[in-house]
Amino acid sequence: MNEQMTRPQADKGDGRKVSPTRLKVLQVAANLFADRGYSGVGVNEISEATGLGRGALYYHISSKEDLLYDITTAYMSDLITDGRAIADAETDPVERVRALSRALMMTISEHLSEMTVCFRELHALTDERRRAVTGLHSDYQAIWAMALADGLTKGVFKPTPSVVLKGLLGMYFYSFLWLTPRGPQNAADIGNAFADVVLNSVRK
Amino acid sequence: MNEQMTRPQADKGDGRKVSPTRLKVLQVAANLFADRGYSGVGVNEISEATGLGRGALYYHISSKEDLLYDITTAYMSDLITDGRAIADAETDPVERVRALSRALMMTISEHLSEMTVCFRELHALTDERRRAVTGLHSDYQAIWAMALADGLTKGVFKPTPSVVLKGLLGMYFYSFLWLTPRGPQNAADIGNAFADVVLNSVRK
DNA sequence: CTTCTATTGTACCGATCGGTCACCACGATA
DNA sequence: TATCGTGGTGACCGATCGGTACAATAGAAG
Repeated sequence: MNEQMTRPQADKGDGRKVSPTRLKVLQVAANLFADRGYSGVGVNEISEATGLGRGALYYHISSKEDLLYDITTAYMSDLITDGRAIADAETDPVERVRALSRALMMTISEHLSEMTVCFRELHALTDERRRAVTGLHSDYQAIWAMALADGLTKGVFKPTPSVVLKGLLGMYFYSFLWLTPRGPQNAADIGNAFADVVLNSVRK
Repeated sequence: MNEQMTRPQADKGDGRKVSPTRLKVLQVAANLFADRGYSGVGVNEISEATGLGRGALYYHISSKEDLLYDITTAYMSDLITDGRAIADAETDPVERVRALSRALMMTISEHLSEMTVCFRELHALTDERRRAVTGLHSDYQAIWAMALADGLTKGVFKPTPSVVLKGLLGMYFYSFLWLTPRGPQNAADIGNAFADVVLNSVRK
């Protein structure tokens, strides 16, 4: 679906063949974008923060928007992958919701800058790529929707309107604004607390 | 405390008279900022969209950031004013939460562009003004916190961790991303649905 | 008719925007 | 030695950035 167009010959065969320099650029750019917004950060700033000159920077990236796209998709894809693994592994609907909740909060907490960009800078992407990212968001929401539907068929949950699911996910997504990354343990606690909120609303 | 600047129209006991041209500029700018982000919109674009030349535009505003500040504070101040009125008028904790919920969703829905900017473009403000706006957010959260505390003392609610309240408010705030002003459900319906979510989590 | 104030258009400022360019340093291989 | 691929430099491009200067316009008052 989402082809990672890195550089000419970079990572076609092996999946983890992204140059460490590019990785560093992605991290630095994510921090800057999270701080001042995509349009508020110039390539000059990224150049200085990474210690690379303009030319060297553009050797590792193809465009500034390319950078944004990679940042917004990286951990959202992970979220989907992990979410599907949880859905496959956990059969109890209640425990599945709890696991999804913890995983979501921990990912947001551990990659706060990237998730901030992912949730807040969608508008800066051009049409095609924005549609790709919103597609990822839909895919992730579908994982939760299926978890709730499973609980419904098993008689544990009551029907949940999609607007309520959107709201509940917004509860997680909006946390980038007030969350302070203190560690995964803290994030897990919040995940558990939010899971209670969800379960209180979807349980029979 | 935070009401020194101009607010759209003088229907709320605001003595200041705002020129209709400035009002138009604020509306147009809010739409543009919501669409492409504060830093992504140039004053040239605002100039063209309003039909005013650069000089004429700067006769009505003092700076681009001034515009952003007014947009972010206008309806957040209204939210606080209305919220306090609701808190004073409604003594039943459950009904107070429902009223707050409906009012919040209706304000977000009716002024979607402005609220989008308010929730998403905070980082573009300079320190002093950003602190002022985050202060407004805190003030608004305090209104909800007092509503929950009131329900607690009346024996209707159980204690609610502040992190849960932040999450529940995020459920509302994040809705700017998927809300459609003329969507299948009206804002009051969504407000009621969200109120149920809140009440399911705070009720004894 | 002046004279004033309120509003507007246009040319312009220095700075910065995203992106490209020719050129270069260096290790590996032949 | 010569060649090549990888990674890097820094000047440079046209366009646009937020903001200013200033003359021109209009309408009401005198």
